[in-house]
Amino acid sequence: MGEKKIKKNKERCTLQEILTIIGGKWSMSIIYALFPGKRRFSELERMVTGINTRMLVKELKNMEANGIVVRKVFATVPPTVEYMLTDKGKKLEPIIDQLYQWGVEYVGDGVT
Amino acid sequence: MGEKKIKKNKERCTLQEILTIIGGKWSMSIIYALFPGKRRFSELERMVTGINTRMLVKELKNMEANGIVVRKVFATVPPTVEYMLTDKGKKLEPIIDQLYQWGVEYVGDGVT
DNA sequence: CCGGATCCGACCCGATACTG
DNA sequence: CAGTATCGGGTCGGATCCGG
Repeated sequence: MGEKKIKKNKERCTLQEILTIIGGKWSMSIIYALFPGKRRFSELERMVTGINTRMLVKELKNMEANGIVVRKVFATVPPTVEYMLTDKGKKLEPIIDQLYQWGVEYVGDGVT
Repeated sequence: MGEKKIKKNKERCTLQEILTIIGGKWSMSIIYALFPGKRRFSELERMVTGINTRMLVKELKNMEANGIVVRKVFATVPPTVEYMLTDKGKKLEPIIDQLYQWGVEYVGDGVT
């Protein structure tokens, strides 16, 4: 379990690899919801409109594995879990923001 | 054929919609290959490593429908087709570039 | 040279029900 | 509250053959 592929060559990185990390249907929306700060699981479930439990869990796990979010568990009587972005994840903020701005500017209309 | 849904409300634009446009496996790589200027079909097929004909055609059509690229046909004896980015498509350059830089910086390693 | 058409497997994603 | 388990459909993407 503590075994992960350790690759130290940073040179081989394709756009496709990046998209497998944050190109999913929900990834960016979740990251977006985490920009202001930490969120609980149920908060995210409410904020990311249309997502269901399974997908949220799956995406969060994936992001954790990719070092984009951190998961923090509190041993309270009703279980509490918080998620927040890592530095790596926070660096995506300007990018996602610009992407969103691009979309707002041109949506469904390409001929002026 | 000249009938498309005309939506004039620019306010409803989600990240998911944007990703359906440029979130495919090959979209960004193709756009990336088109940054320097216009390219012929076979050029793209060579530049975008791993793609096959069907996918390239499909993506290019999609991008054309979304106003990201323009298709120019020359009635030469061996058929010639050129593709180039529209202004809308060119605006993606800084975004894709930053995304790529992000990927280069952290690839497969999230714990510093 | 450029692309259409078809077949087909793989994976993504959604709904629901259940557990600690 | 925060997940896990299972089922099933729909879409994505790859190989290959065919046509202008």
